[in-house]
Amino acid sequence: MDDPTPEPSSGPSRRRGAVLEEAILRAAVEELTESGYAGLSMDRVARRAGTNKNAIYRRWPSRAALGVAAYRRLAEVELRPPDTGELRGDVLALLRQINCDLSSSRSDILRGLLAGVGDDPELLTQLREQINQGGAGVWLTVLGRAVARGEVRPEALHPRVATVAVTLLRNEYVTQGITSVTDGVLVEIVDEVYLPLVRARGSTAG
Amino acid sequence: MDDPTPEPSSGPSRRRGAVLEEAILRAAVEELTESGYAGLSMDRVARRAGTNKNAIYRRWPSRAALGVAAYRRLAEVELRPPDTGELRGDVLALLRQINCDLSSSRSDILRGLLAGVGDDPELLTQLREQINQGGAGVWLTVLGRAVARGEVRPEALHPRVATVAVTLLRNEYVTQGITSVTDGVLVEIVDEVYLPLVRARGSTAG
DNA sequence: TTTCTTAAGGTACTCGAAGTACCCTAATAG
DNA sequence: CTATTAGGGTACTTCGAGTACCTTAAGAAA
Repeated sequence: MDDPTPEPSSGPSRRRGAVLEEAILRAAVEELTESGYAGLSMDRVARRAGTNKNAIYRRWPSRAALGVAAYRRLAEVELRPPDTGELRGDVLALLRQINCDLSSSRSDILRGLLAGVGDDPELLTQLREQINQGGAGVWLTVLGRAVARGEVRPEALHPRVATVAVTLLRNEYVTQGITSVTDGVLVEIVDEVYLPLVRARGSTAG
Repeated sequence: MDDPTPEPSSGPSRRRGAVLEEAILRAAVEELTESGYAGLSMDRVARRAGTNKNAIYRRWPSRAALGVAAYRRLAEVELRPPDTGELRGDVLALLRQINCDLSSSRSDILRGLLAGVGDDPELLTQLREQINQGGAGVWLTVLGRAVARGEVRPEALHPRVATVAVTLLRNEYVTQGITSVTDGVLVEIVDEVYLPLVRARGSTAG
């Protein structure tokens, strides 16, 4: 209750450098997942890490900076492009993977951070990178294979087109909240928007 | 500097009810536009309105509630569907209108609010309504006319399809920030995504 | 006009959290 | 073995949200 995880009977062993940094970051990640960014207090993180605020401020200049660092650690997810042999399967697989990822209350944390970061351009950039989830790369890969199979028109191999599906999914979280993003929504995004878009042939007339 | 706008020499005239409420809300809107949600302090709003915190708390239960109320006042924009006789013109006109609206630092305020609202479902709902900008209605109107002209396949008359353009625009603000949303981006959204999507014919094959 | 009720003004408070200062002490480099 | 570095402890300042309480004006009713 009072003793998070210090060395119990080793006397006054004192962590330094990378070890302590790790402990702080882990504590911050835990606080972030439990209480969100609003509940991320420097004192609590310090206590949880078995240290004090000084050690934190020696590494991160502000609460926002610590928050972003912790979030990046928290959101480290590798997005491997699936290969089901068919575009629809690939896209759905990717969307489900990302949706799973977004549902875990991480979107709340992200919302909090986006605001808390305020006008710090450095932190804002770091966060935007996280939001992009690996960028267009994965989508272009999947789409490229579909083009090779003749499933998709070649002009669809364009970052803005390729990422439309995940963009719509992200939008659901912003405008509707977590509750409404069921698997049915994913299917709808794929069947009503994404597939018609990338398959669209002809009618380039203005 | 010290005297926002009280009656100067009318003696102790004291505003009440709706008049005072208006004054507070106006002050809050001003603070919000000048300093964003982060800088919206109850004391400052009170001073600016020429009153004190009590009068505010008697009307709104929290800073977040006041912030949302002020934002709603700030974001009251009527979105009339244009009618240029051609879908591309209509869509671009709408996007430009909305973009104009979003650029004005309102997106920063909104970011702040979305976080500040925290877990209050009531306030969150109010904000989401604002984000939706009149919902799919305007888009369905514009698209409906295009369907009537034979420009667009009838199945595109679907909320999720109809609003794709504004969704992508919104996404730009989240992932890239204000700087990158030039008119070229709007054109790209329309020509690379929206028009191909709503025109797409055939290829409903699985 | 007088009185009563309601709501505004003024002020001072508590509480929590960010960020800072300072001194003491353990770890490690030389 | 000593000097330097960095962590530990703690107390502090500052700021803002939200609350309490009393005084006083506005407006309605008698």
